[in-house]
Amino acid sequence: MPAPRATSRDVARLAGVAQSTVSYVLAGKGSISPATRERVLQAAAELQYRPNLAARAMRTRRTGRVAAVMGLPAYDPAAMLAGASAVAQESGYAMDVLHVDGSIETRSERVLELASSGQLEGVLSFVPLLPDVHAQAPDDVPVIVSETFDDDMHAAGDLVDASPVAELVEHLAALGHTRFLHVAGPPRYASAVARRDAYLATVARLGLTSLGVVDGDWSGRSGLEAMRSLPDDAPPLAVVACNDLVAVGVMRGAADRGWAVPGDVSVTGWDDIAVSPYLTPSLTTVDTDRTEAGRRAMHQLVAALGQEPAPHGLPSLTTVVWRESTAPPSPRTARP
Amino acid sequence: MPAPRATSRDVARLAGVAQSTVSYVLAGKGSISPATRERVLQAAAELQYRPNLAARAMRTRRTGRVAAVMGLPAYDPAAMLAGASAVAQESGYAMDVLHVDGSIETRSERVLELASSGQLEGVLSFVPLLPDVHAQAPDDVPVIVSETFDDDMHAAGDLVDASPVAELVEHLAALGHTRFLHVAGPPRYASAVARRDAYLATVARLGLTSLGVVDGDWSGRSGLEAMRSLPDDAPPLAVVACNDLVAVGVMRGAADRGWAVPGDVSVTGWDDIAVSPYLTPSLTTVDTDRTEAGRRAMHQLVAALGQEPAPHGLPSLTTVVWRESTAPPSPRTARP
DNA sequence: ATCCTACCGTGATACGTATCAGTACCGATA
DNA sequence: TATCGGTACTGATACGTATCACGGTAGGAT
Repeated sequence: MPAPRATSRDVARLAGVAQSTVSYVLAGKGSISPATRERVLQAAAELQYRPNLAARAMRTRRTGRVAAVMGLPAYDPAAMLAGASAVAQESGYAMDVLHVDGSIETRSERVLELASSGQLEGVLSFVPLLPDVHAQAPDDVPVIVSETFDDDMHAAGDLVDASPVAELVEHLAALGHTRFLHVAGPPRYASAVARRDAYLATVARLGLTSLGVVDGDWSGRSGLEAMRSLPDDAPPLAVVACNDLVAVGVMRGAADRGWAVPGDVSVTGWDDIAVSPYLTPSLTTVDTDRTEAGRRAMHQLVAALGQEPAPHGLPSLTTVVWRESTAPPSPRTARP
Repeated sequence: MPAPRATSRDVARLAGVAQSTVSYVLAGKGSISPATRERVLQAAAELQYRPNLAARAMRTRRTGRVAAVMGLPAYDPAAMLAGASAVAQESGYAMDVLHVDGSIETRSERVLELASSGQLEGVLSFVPLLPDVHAQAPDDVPVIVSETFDDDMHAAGDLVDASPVAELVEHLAALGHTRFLHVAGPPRYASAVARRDAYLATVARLGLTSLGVVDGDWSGRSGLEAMRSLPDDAPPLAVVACNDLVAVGVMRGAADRGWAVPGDVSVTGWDDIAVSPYLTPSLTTVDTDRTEAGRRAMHQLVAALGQEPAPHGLPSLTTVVWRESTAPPSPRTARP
């Protein structure tokens, strides 16, 4: 028995009023006597009436819905979504999350479709998209891309702020480190590129020795293999890994070669994943406030929806957390 | 310049045909000559026409959209969503993910709203909901709850299959362990309850000694504190942690007390999180195929949408992965 | 020449809602 | 009494699409 959903007309019939009256009552607009209001509400409750949002959207051309687009693997996407969702709700929007994958072209096409579907008032993408989606999307449907590259292929946005890399390297240098290694992430991630650039810039600025930049893929294996590839006389060494997972691989790789962490090799990560404080040794890393990053991204979208200017010059969301995996190089492995 | 979106009527005008013809062309139905088809497609491209899905939904009463509901923190939700999303797409549905939080009542109410909104054809929830949402939701909008309790408060579903606990305990016993400890998760998670029950049942069945079940919250801290709470003569010991994060806390707690892992304390986790193979020692754990679990859950929903019976009796998705953190108890700590 | 078939295409309509314009009523004011 | 203003409600309409029920045309067969 496929019970048809009750419409506002059904409610009107039951309450003995016009359909338009039901609409006014439920919207809280117009002038309605308390008596009829009561009758209508009761009828609505009895029929379990729920407005058909598709019809409402068509009529008002306002859906009250925005989308957050996810896709590429990332650390703790749920936190970012929670932040974004909260802001959306504060601003009166329902947010739903769309999972897209495939190439950047596929993703962009899909997002474009969504933006033009009349179902969404705005789109917030946490995955990179082609630059021309902004132009192709309807003028009244803003598309915000959170982690992206700017015109000069520099990374832009809260999520790609790599300034803590400088702090890491400086502090390690102050501890006595002179020899460094970076294990990078895939270059299609703006954040990976930003960290790599910051590493190279800081090492050069301080006149330190870089044993190189190893290309990786965010995985523990890439950290492990980076250590395997080093010559036996690599230590003392400070390894700046692009994230915590890689850092764990680095620590394991060091252990396998008989190098003590942090005595022979100091290691830093990025993300402050849940296990990092409990590792042996606990991992020095960079805490990023993903929830706040999500909030900010959605604020941008909401600002665009309201034709307001986006906030600017907010403080960084990253904090370096110093733990046991970083220490002065042990004298025993000191080089001449 | 808020350019209004082009409608099918605009396309029709430009192509010199009726609106209905445009509709037929785009749907690939009806009989349309190649010439007009071409004209229409060209006009559509020129105007960058995209169908208004809200209007289409209202007309067809089919939205082609289903929702996946997330909320409580879980390990790697993205993998589950990817699996679910893939199945949805195969079946011709677009899936969007809704992030709900709050109490179970709040969540249920929100899901109910969504199910009745006319925007969705089905709902797949990965968070527990009140049992009566099924009854309250419209008859033609199935609501599937993936991780849940059955009528007897037993956990049900792929995601809560706790049978590997028996395998863990049996194998540890075969290694020579007789003293066990379980660090459990919060009882509002069906999966936590299932693992706890399986632990207690297996220990009892094999006549082993359980030092107890420590209540935890999935966190590294709860593992750490479980170890702190033990008497000095606890080892040799086998700790079955409810997940990898807790297991890492356990390993750190053991190290802090001078207990060797696995010599004095063997440890097992659950989830096979990305860092587990690279820890020192690497962690014995249970790999759960989250992607396949997501696929299966969505299959259930799709089956319900097509009035088909759900598949039944599928093989388990879990695999025990034996690594370095489990070994025979060291003779040095053997008890009389 | 007439009829039958396909083939191609059109006009009209309904989906469920929000809102504009209008009407009926009632009390108050001039 | 006539006029006004306000309240409480109704009827009609439009949003953009899909689809039903037709109609016109061409071409072949009879």
